Amino acid sequence: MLSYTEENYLKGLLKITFDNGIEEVGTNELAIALAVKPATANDMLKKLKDKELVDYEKYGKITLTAEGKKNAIEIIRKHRLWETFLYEKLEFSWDEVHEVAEQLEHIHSQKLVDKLDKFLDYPEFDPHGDPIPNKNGELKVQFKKKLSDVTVGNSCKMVAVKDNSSSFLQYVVKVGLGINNEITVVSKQDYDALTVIEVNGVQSSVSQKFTENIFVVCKSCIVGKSCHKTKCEIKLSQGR
Amino acid sequence: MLSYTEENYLKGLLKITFDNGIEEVGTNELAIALAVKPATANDMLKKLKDKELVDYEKYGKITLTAEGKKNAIEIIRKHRLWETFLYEKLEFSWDEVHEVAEQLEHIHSQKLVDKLDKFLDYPEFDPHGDPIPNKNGELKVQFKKKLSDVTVGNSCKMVAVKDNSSSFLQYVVKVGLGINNEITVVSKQDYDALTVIEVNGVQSSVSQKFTENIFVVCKSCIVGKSCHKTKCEIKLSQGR
DNA sequence: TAATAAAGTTAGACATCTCTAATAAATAAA
DNA sequence: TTTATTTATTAGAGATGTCTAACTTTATTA
Repeated sequence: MLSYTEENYLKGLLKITFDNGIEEVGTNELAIALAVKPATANDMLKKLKDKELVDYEKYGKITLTAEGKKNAIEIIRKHRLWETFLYEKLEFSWDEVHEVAEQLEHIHSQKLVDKLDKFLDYPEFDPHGDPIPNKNGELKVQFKKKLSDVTVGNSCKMVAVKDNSSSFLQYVVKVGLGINNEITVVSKQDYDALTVIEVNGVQSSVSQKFTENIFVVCKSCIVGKSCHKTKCEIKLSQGR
Repeated sequence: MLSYTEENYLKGLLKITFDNGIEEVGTNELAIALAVKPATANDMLKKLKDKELVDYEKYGKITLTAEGKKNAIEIIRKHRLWETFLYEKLEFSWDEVHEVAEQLEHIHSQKLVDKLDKFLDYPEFDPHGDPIPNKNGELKVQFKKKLSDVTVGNSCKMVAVKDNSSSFLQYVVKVGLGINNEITVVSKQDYDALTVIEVNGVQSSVSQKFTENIFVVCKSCIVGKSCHKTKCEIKLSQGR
């Protein structure tokens, strides 16, 4: 049985590989993601290596073993199912679900996860647009790109967010945005990438930091073709 | 913020006072309830005293302070709400809910508790017949006595169980019993209190250990009068 | 009331997870 | 390629919650 902390390390590792698109993770990178010191992460790494949950050599990069990845996916599955439950059944708002799901994801009961999944009618995406792994660990992969990669004059549909902090999500709501909303990029400053977007007829100015945390798709992306400036990415979305 | 372990000690203390009908608890008694050694309980007691959650002097008895009791009731509230959720919404069976609720009761989120309470339509009793404290910590007190105190020839209604172990609850189901079922005491051996009960026309022999773990009421008890051998107890039911 | 039993406490130890401070290796830059 | 910077590791320590073994106090009973 994995401890609360071990589970968080495995989840953190998988999140980073989702974000980076590559399997290899560094110690500092992991420490930052978990808000601990590198020394602490290093200690835990030794422990996870002993348990054969990660592959790792001194001064080398970290990768999850098959067993470690299986565990990490299960935690992400639980997290996203709970987020969906809180949002759909308990009427939590979009920006409140993450924090509570961080706790609920560590409840140990296979039966609970399966029953919850059934109760929610086997959802494929959570309230933030991220795919929910099914019982076998498989998830729907979605073509997507960052809003910051959409060129001026083009429109797209928001499908997910990268940042799940309450402050960011509240900002997103304030701009009138939500999952499945259409966004048009009206203009963009060359100097600082300050962007004017239009949502439901309302225009707002948003920073580059903002546009880099919104994931979107364009029609052409859905069939796998390139759209606008860069092709929509095919990698898995980040965990959370 | 209380730790997982601190919460369990407070809950354990309140459970014992519910069971015994008196506020004072001993170190050994508490240790047994929490499945730790007396030395361990003793260490924790010092900590809880420092935090002013219990009143306690060396070699003396332990009592919860108002603050300690408030916390303990909140944990029991969460436990029983989660049991109700698992039973009513996720279709867990009677004997499966306790173990998972032991974990869920430690999730910290006032909003979650309140929303869950609303989602379940403010239930007053959990699947085992125990009262669920409301948001203000108040709970419905129910007159009740042990099945072992019902004399031969009398009938009563099952309202709760004292033991929540899976093995006991499965046994209860096997005998055809459940909350609100009517039970008739057909006969009882003087020597070992082996009792024959009738439920829905089916007779079963059950031991004294069994009859001491079933709580019942008789009509006369509901209006506060004595029934059969002993008066139904007015104390709060045990936590779990 | 003196001996015995039960209940409660203390000291010392261990596992887990964390930290700071110092050190070592790998990478980037001049 | 030598220096500087970033990244990673080790050593030592603290907090939490647990244990065993030895001891003390309180309660029981003969």
